[in-house]
Amino acid sequence: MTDQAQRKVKLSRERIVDAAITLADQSGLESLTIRALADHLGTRPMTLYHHVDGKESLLDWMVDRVFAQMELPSPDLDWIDALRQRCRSTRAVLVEHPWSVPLLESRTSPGPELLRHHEAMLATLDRGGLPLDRMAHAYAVLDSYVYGFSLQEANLPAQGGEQIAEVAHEVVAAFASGAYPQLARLTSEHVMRPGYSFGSSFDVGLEMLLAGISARAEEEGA
Amino acid sequence: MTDQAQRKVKLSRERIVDAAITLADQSGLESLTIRALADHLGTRPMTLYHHVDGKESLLDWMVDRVFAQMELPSPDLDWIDALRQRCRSTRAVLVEHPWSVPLLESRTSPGPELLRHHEAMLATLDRGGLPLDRMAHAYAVLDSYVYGFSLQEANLPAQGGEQIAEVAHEVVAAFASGAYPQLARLTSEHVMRPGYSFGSSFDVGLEMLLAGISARAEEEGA
DNA sequence: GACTGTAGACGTACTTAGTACGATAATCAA
DNA sequence: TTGATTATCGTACTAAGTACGTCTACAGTC
Repeated sequence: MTDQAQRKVKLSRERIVDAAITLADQSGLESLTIRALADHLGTRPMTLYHHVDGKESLLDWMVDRVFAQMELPSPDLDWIDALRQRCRSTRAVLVEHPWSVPLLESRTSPGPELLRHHEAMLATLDRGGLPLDRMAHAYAVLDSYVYGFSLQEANLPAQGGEQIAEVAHEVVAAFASGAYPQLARLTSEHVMRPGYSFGSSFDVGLEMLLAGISARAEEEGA
Repeated sequence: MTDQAQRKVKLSRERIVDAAITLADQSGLESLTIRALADHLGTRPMTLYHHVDGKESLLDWMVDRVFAQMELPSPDLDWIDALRQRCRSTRAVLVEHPWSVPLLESRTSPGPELLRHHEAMLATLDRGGLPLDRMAHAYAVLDSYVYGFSLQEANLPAQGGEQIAEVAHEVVAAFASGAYPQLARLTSEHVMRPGYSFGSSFDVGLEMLLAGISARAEEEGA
């Protein structure tokens, strides 16, 4: 017992999924291989197959773990505020795990955490008094926006301001031809400016959607 | 010349990209392999490498071809109408090529068609009188929504009404436990109804965003 | 304390997929 | 014709997922 406890902490599905997420965060999904994962855990590839069904299943678990990190809409807030808070939290989590966004929707089997989120979101929309059809619309619309924004944000050339300026510089040079005047203008006069942040657009769109959703709820109530 | 024209139509990058898109549309990205593509074209794998740099580059070309299929915002329409038309067209094209959505943003090198789209969109927003920062917001917000919606729509279990009802049925049964009352209600009383279509939510959200964008433009003009 | 069953760990090897390399065939210019 | 350029393709290497069977360590029984 002592011997084994010293060397390795005992493998488990949870530990494997955690390690996989760490690896994906660090070096991207494409470098998450079963062999690399085994190395990282100090074990051999085939050992992992005793805890996880296969790589596809591992990806499912990883996605579910990401959902677990998002805040559920709080029942204590006004329903619109609760929606805003959960959407912001969702985006924040997705951007921290950029690899997860394309996976979110392509996984066929919904995990328990995903179901909890759906349920909580629907309950919040219900609190706002939305009938079923508007509930469905509102949820589809909000999630589309949050996923889409995160998808774009997660794939920006670089997070650090330096590299982004570098890339932008190339783009500007390439556009000096004059074929893309608007792009050139936007890049040089806006994107390359010190304070620029793509993420700042998130709230803008979110408020538009929330305004639309609450306006429709009031119509209903009237 | 006659001999060769009979047997095979002469390989070209264009033909290869077209075939790749056809294959991906039919059986999904994961079954698009270099070997399968070569078979489909009646040639050998390595032949393709004389027209395409490698698989990654092939994916880039495929994405650019998808962009080429989308309508640009028409300069003849009112700017808001032009935005609406181009967003609808974008969604329609993306849903026809479900494999493309996760790729759109992950491709690092923007193709010529993508640049044309960006340029045309920015020009349209400029027509609306938006200053640079609002232009950037508006574009980011619209594209996020369109991509996100398409991402969700492209990954629905099935397009045909039959299979969707089948899946929904399982879900309802699984939720009979009572752990997910809202989900159960939404599924059984709304999603499973005959006329239901996820896609119908698209215009709802799009109008919210367009309303928000044009309202902000008017503020500016005032 | 020896015996045995079970679960976890792992070595080996098969399969699929991308693609480097070099040889061969086809096209075209001079 | 001839040389050069271009296209085609056969072979083989590498990376990655994973099936199969073995081995080890510990649990519980006699």
